[in-house]
Amino acid sequence: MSVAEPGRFEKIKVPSAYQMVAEAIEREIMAGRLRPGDEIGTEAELVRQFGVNRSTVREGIRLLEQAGLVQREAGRKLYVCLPHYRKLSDRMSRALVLHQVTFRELFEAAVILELGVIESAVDEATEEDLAALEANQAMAEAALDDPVRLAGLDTEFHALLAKASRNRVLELAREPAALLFFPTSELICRRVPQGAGRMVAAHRRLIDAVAARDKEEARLWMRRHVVDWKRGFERAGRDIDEPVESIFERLSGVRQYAS
Amino acid sequence: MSVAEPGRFEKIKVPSAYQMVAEAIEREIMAGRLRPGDEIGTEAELVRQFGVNRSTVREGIRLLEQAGLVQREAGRKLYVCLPHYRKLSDRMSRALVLHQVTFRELFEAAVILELGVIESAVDEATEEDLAALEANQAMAEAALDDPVRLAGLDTEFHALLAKASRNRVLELAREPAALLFFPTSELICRRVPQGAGRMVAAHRRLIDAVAARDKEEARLWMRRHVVDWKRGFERAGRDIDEPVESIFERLSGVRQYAS
DNA sequence: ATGCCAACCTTTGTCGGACAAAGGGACGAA
DNA sequence: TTCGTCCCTTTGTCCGACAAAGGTTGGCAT
Repeated sequence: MSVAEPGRFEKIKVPSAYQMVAEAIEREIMAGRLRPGDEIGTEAELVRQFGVNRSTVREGIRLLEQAGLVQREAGRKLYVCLPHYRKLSDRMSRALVLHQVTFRELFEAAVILELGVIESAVDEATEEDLAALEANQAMAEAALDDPVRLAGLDTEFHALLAKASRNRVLELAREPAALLFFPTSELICRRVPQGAGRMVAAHRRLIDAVAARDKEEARLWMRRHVVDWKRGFERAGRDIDEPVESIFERLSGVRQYAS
Repeated sequence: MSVAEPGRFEKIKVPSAYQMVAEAIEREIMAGRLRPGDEIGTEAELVRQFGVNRSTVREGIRLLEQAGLVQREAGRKLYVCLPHYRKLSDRMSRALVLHQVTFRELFEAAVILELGVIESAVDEATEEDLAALEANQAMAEAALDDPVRLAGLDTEFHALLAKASRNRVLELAREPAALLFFPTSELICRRVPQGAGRMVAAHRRLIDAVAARDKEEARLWMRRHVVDWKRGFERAGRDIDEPVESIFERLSGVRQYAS
């Protein structure tokens, strides 16, 4: 059988009933006729409307559930919801791991994305954003000898910056890489003595630069901060060209708390 | 009922059987014990192993199917597969639409992401990449008066560039925005007389710059190219601060061909 | 009348079984 | 060898059923 025969015709696909159920509901949502927060009917109701069996309806609902388009209130009513970034980013991160991307790819993408973020953040950050960053910084300074907590705070720091950029496209674009990238600072803080101090110092400069609306200073320190990660990573004895799978075991543990 | 009571304990959640089935299989995949291409057993086999009903197994499989972790060969055997970027990006794009991101967010993210892409592409592009870009360019030059086709080729052009960057993290990060951003060039080509010509001309310069490994030139023309989109968009009478939902109706049509 | 409790009803999650359709393999005929 | 046919397996769908948990309602005590 030819897997990808370059022929005249596209491969024909017959959608099954449960897929059509899911697609029908999805269309309603995407077209705005079902809005986030609206209830979708009970299963019995959907059975009546679609004229298929409940099992079929349920399989369709599972697709939407995994897509993050619908949610159940504690085993109860089914209603439409906005797919949450975190869940989507999670999936993306997993895909990156499965595709065996290297830390080098992660690093180079982080340089680009975080520089973009900081630039927007300098323009757009509000007082609330700065307050949140300061709170994060205070906690980090109090946790200099706790690599696990520090890595979590580092991840959060950059997520807060992304939020401060007021650009949700950028925020979403950076998140999958960030979920794999920043948690590795745990490793660095653990293995490189001055790692934690350098990290917190860089964060301090970044907050100050954002507060002062100084774009050049912000770019400078963000670049230093990310490049510092690379040096720390190598000094911790890791090869930047290795795939990220190894880190993932711990991440999956972390993720369980988050979900 | 307190929806988000800030208490001592996390909300307890009892995973249902079908979720546990999905998670069990997902763990096998993420841990590498099931590799892409491997077959998962038949439903009957999973029923035996998990000790649950077939309906339950099937609902679990639907979750994995939607996550892109497993696939069915034309209604037949179930096997593990690498989640395809396109499908994930699709979901992300949908989420962006539902969150009503604006064209401005899209535009600003595109500047950052495409500049990052072109920079890596200049360093990393192979002869094959350049050949693919040239082929795209040839088709575009032959379709100057076909906005729909031209928009598709524009989208593909930038996807090829992203591939040429040899950075899959970056490639994945830019795709969701790209799927919403570049198809709008159809609108521009249709409403702005010189739009198509300027687009193709910019692509020409970009290919040449990549071939010449001239990073400055490449950055220059990419910036012009994206800023040109903005001018065209405004000249076509659209407001850059409007949310992207409107464009999505057509996109969902396009997407059906691609999937 | 008001507040509380118990008996209902509804809905989901799970189970068991059933059958048509389609893929795949074995087997025999040309 | 090649081809068609029959049979087995597997999936997609359907039907019916039941326990558990949330919600509702009506009655009862105050």
